[in-house]
Amino acid sequence: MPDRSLKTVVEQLKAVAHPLRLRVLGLLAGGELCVCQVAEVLQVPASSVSEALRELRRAGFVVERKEGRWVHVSLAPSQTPLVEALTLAAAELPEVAEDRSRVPAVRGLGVPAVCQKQQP
Amino acid sequence: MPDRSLKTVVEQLKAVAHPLRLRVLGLLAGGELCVCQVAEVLQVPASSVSEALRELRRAGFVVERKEGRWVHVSLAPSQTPLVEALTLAAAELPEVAEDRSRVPAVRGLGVPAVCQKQQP
DNA sequence: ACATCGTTTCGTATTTTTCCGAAATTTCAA
DNA sequence: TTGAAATTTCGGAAAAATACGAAACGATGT
Repeated sequence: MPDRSLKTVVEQLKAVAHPLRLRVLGLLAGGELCVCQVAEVLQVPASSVSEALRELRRAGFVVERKEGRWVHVSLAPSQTPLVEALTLAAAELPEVAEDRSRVPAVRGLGVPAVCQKQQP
Repeated sequence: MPDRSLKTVVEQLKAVAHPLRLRVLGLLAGGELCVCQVAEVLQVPASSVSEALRELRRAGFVVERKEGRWVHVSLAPSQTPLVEALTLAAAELPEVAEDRSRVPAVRGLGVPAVCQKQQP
């Protein structure tokens, strides 16, 4: 049973009341991605993405799946209506559509290729 | 046309990612109240309520209606789906149900009586 | 074992938020 | 016009959030 107390809901809202974290959430609505892919698509330092994901995970929006040295993140399944609404709103942001348009290219390259071009 | 850009949505989420502001929002889902009634029901200093309402107004959640020296606040009509979902989630908080149970008594007294017992 | 790559944690300077009493403001009423 | 009541604004100290490079960590391949 998901917690819906004031404290919990405020934590969820705080997690998402942040430009980068909201963009990450919207991006993941398009499907699972590896952390390095998120950093590449968003053009943001990996440590910032990692911290954003930590908060989203704490609040229960996303889950991770480790595979070797990669960490794949995706939306946590079956959420409360509020979380669903937040995720949907994030996915519909114009800025996220913009971000999302860069995903196919990044996916096409494959994870290793993407991550190796991180630091030029 | 309501703005749905990243910046705006983040402002809306920040406005509501706060215990007192979320409680106020949920309380107003039960109908219009005067500022002094909100302060009385929530047992919180009037200046805190005023500041909470300022943020909620900035973000477009509530509107005010001045009547003499009283200010009545209520939910802004016809919102974006996200705002609707946030308001609904606030209204369904257990803590807000608790708050709401104190409304009839306060309403019964009438605005002047309520506000005059603010500072004993 | 070593170097490397993806990721997380840490350090931390900077900014933002929070909270509430005091003071200011506005409105009504005597 | 004076006083009182409802609300807002102000002050400012304390707590929290932000951002990102540097360092640490863990897994892989040679």
